[in-house]
Amino acid sequence: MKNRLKVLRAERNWTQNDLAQALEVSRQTVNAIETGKFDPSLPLAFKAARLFQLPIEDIFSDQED
Amino acid sequence: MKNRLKVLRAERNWTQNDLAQALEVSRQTVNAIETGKFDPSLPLAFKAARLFQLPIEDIFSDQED
DNA sequence: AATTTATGTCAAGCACATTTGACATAAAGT
DNA sequence: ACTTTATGTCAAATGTGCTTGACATAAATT
Repeated sequence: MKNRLKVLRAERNWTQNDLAQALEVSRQTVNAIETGKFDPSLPLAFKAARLFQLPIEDIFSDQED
Repeated sequence: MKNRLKVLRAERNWTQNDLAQALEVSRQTVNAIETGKFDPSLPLAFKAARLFQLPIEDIFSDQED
């Protein structure tokens, strides 16, 4: 599962910690998702989609990286 | 998390078992998701989206039912 | 040069997604 | 009436999402 979180953060000049707080998860969770350690749950993906006002498919993509 | 799996199945006259095989998960998993026992993983949501050729948001919605 | 900030990573633990195998029930088919 | 099919549900096991706390390192700040 690839994702554009790092880019979306960079566009907003947000740290992993900023994003973690916005998503109400831990910094380690954001880091683990960004670095491909695991996939977010569907509810967390929805939360990110709402936050960035993008479809889930525009943030996450189903292919390996 | 609400979802339209039951309707999408019905439109195609598919059983839970049919859907489970198409998604490569167990029948119990499909049943549990349909009956709201738990949310699918993000990869499984992507698989359903691909199967039905719909955006994830058109199959699952982030509100409780 | 010393301190703070951002990122990456590890380990232990809890919660939840998914499995298999089983059983119950209602509806449909024979 | 009997059998099969579809659905719902349970229990135990396994894997993964997510937590906190901790430590390391590199970059930025002072």
